[in-house]
Amino acid sequence: MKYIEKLRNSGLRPTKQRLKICEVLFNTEKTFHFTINDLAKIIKDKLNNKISLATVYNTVHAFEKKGYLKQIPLNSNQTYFDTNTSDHHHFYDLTEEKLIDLKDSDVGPINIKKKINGKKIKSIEVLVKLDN
Amino acid sequence: MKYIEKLRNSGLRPTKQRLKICEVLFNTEKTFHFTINDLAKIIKDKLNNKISLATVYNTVHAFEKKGYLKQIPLNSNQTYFDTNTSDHHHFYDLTEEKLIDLKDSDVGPINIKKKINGKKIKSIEVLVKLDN
DNA sequence: CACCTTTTTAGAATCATTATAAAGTACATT
DNA sequence: AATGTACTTTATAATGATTCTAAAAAGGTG
Ligand SMILES: [Mn+2]
Ligand SMILES: [Mn+2]
Ligand SMILES: [Zn+2]
Ligand SMILES: [Zn+2]
Repeated sequence: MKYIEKLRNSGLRPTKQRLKICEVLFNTEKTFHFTINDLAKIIKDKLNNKISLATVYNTVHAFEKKGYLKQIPLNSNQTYFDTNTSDHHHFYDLTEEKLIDLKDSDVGPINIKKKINGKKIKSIEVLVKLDN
Repeated sequence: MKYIEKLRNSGLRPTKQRLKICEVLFNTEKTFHFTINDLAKIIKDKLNNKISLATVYNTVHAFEKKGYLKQIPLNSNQTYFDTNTSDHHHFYDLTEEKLIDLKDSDVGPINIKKKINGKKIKSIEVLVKLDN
């Protein structure tokens, strides 16, 4: 498995559960946006695999802490995660409740002119909401 | 009271509770960013007034539906509201956990080049995270 | 006032998330 | 390979923000 190395290098033991979750999250070249519920449902329904919900939470948070996942700010009662951990922009389709990555070139450079004393810019992200 | 009219015109009865909340939220020219908890605490501690938490929730949601408040997407366990209901950009100070409005001129025009078939752009908002 | 509708309220219910602690597993060492 | 230890999984309970409920209170109209 290609994820065993990755986990070991992060100081995470490559357990069956973590490897399964890696496959779901990272075995695709395209960005994956999900909630814990989405992920748990995929594991249960599509993979017919049983991983306890606590482990799904634990694993997602461990991966987030290691920098393999990031949270996306959205108005939802559930937290959204993203396998694309770089600073990047999104379309949010309000009808489908789906996130879509934008390339920097889809948005163009953003130049923040205002400065706050003693504060540094850590990230700049655009959220474009879509309607029908 | 200047808010009695505003509420009546929106089809909302101007109750003591709603008028008090209007004063907290709208009696200032500058934008107010808050959570339900922030608002309830101000009413209780600073105004020595007792409004039930259910009423604070009801009122904030009523005002949101009438277009006097909007939600701000942030990664928090609590929902953030904003008295500035126009499309606008924010600094988010990660240390202070405070939102700051940006003027359009602080950011400059944003031109989204990508289009999705059958979808219209409803809003474009930038979130700039700040560090120390 | 009498009437009807809307609103407030305390408390219960819901639901995502986090905490707990016991059983299981990875893995370094012998 | 067996042992020891730290890490991980798991079922379950706890937490906490938000929503629901239904009864009492208040607004508005004639
Ligand atoms: Mn979802
Ligand atoms: Mn707050
Ligand atoms: Zn993304
Ligand atoms: Zn704002």
